[in-house]
Amino acid sequence: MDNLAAPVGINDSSDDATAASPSVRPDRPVSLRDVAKLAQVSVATVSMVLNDNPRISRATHMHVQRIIDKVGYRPNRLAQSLSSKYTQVIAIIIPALRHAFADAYFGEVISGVCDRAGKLGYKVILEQAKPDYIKSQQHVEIFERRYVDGVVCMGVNDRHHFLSEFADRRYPAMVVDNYFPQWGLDHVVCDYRAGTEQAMNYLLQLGHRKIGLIYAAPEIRTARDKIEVYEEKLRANGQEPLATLRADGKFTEAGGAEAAEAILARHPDVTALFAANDKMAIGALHYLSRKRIKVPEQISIVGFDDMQQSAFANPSLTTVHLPLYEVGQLACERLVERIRGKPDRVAELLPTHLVVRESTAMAAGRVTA
Amino acid sequence: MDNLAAPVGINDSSDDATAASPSVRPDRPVSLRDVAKLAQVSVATVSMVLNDNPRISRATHMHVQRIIDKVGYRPNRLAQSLSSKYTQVIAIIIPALRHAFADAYFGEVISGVCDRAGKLGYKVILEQAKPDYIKSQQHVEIFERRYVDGVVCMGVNDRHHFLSEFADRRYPAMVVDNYFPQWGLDHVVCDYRAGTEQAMNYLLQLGHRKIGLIYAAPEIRTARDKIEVYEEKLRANGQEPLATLRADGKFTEAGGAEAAEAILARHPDVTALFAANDKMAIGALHYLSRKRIKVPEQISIVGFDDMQQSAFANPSLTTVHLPLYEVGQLACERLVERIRGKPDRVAELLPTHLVVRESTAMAAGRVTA
DNA sequence: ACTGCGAGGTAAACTGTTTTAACTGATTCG
DNA sequence: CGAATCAGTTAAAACAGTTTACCTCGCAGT
Repeated sequence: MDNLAAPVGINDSSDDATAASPSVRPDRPVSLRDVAKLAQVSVATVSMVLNDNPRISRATHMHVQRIIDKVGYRPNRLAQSLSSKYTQVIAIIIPALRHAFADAYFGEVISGVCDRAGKLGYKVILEQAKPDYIKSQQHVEIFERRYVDGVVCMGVNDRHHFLSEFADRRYPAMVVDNYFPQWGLDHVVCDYRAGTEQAMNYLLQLGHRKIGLIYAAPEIRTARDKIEVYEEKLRANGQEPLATLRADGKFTEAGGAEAAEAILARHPDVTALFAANDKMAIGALHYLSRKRIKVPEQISIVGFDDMQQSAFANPSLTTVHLPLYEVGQLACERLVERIRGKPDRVAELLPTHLVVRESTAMAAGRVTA
Repeated sequence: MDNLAAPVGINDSSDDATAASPSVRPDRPVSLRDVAKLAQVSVATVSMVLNDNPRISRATHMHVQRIIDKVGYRPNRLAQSLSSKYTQVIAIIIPALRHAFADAYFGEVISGVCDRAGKLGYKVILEQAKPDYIKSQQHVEIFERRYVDGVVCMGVNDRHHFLSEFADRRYPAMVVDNYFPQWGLDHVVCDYRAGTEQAMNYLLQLGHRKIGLIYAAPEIRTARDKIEVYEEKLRANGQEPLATLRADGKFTEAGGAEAAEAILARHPDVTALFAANDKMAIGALHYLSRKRIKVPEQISIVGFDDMQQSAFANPSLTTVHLPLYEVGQLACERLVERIRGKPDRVAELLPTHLVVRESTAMAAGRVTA
């Protein structure tokens, strides 16, 4: 057997009678120094072998590598990061919504980020940006204290003023599904304008003219985009986008139900409702079904996001599909590029598409224009 | 050589004259050594101030603290961890289900873990245990390379053999919502047996006897618990738990729909369906509604988990509430205790309760027993 | 005056890497 | 034949903290 297997004879002096008893020594993990000693080379050589430095000869490389494999050496990443200045970790910053991760929307994006990060050799830490997290400047602290090399910011809105601190590009940051013209932050977003157009065009095509809007979170730039395009589309079809035709659904099922109720109370003659996300659409669906209003026969509903469960709503939901997983992947990829020195600004726009299901039909008592 | 923006140049004139080193350093962040120099004490002293070591006098402590605040010093965590042996990071390991984080179930638990971890001063990294992640022993590597001090394992089943490597308790690990008698791993779980009893008792009380079961993932111990209790309850009420009365719904909406179809095809006379999670229950609901079978008039449905959207299903779903957020919190807390040296085995059981909504009613053509 | 002691502080060793400048031989060139 | 080049390796200096063993007072006890 290999009596070399006692890798960490911490002092050479220690080789008493027991030649190779791997479990006798104080169980300190094997270090670069131990490997160097065993391989009879310097620590610098071992380090270079590890990093595939071409200055090391083929022969030495193989010799050292064999020892490394034999003793199962694993470089201590803390030490590596300490001297290399790179932590190989990125953070995902999520706002402090109660139970944030339970949201399928964030889940998709996170999945994308994690998958890509793993492939690029990065670990991902999760940060919830509660008010006192921001107040204590944690989002900067994770950089200063070398927790991370970069951050992906999700679910942020105009009131999240802390983002301005990333405007100077001193710390790599990537915003997902929102953008900030005033600070010029790097971002990766779905094409919400195009998505809204797809939904509205479809409804208009079906003959709907009186279309209610269940919006939410106008403090999010991309959410405002939806509202704006909705208005543009109505106007282009000779309809005034009345304020009474819309209500805030707060991105929740309950909010969506209330918004539907409010809109219908003011305009019993709407033939379609467009919700800015699927959760609200499902809430609206729920409300209508209680009121025995038939969807889509009496009212059509279109959602936004294409969550998994939307296909199983009752009736299944027509909605705009968002490539959230891909957004996550791309955000991560671009972030890592920036960390590695690429200076370009990032402003990616990913395409959406309409998914037609059962919640939409021709406008009642009308023919297609 | 740029003498602009020397790290400590931020401070006011007074110190500059005295101790501010003439050494014009580049824009390196301020280190313990810089603080020591400015405060005219040794680095050891500053370190001890940082760690509230009682050997430091009140006066010195305050003096040093002032300098620290003034220059905005932030200890480098990599260096701290390197010498202290603790990384203050834990990992959440999630199986490789496609788009895992998009699942509200995991989301809830993750939320709980993150919140508690933050309070305890720990960061959380996210790891997806894909097959090659396990094959390359990444789950051990994150310990050996000092990425983390401990792990929380979620969504694991009997086939996840890698868990056996945590059986020796060399590395702190906590299993969530599953348990492994063979390896005696620490775990925090919901009381699935009691939860199932609550659901079954309720159905039986409503007069149901022919109850179909939409189960899933029998390779998960806690999922088998549900099946077992279902059988026990039927038997206790004089019913043979026929194999044809149940079908695997794979924890998905689509699977739930198919399972409902299969059970009804074999037993058109079932009066209730019990689904092992809400997603499958919603899938079943969807199937029944397509078939124009009225819920709860003709068939009652009970779910499990109490996901947010279950309240907005159509009809809203009677289900067993699981304290997933609390499970996450507790798992994190116990894990940190173990990291900090508490040797006790952990085996926590958290209570569930039934949430009655609209998807259940008295069994058709029967009176309560 | 002399020892003993403890409080408060410091120098130096230590954590485990990367990196740089310097050092060998051996080969090639003038 | 001596100098220049070069490939391969090494010692030592970072990196930024923690920890330990030792030092230096001031003061109480004898």
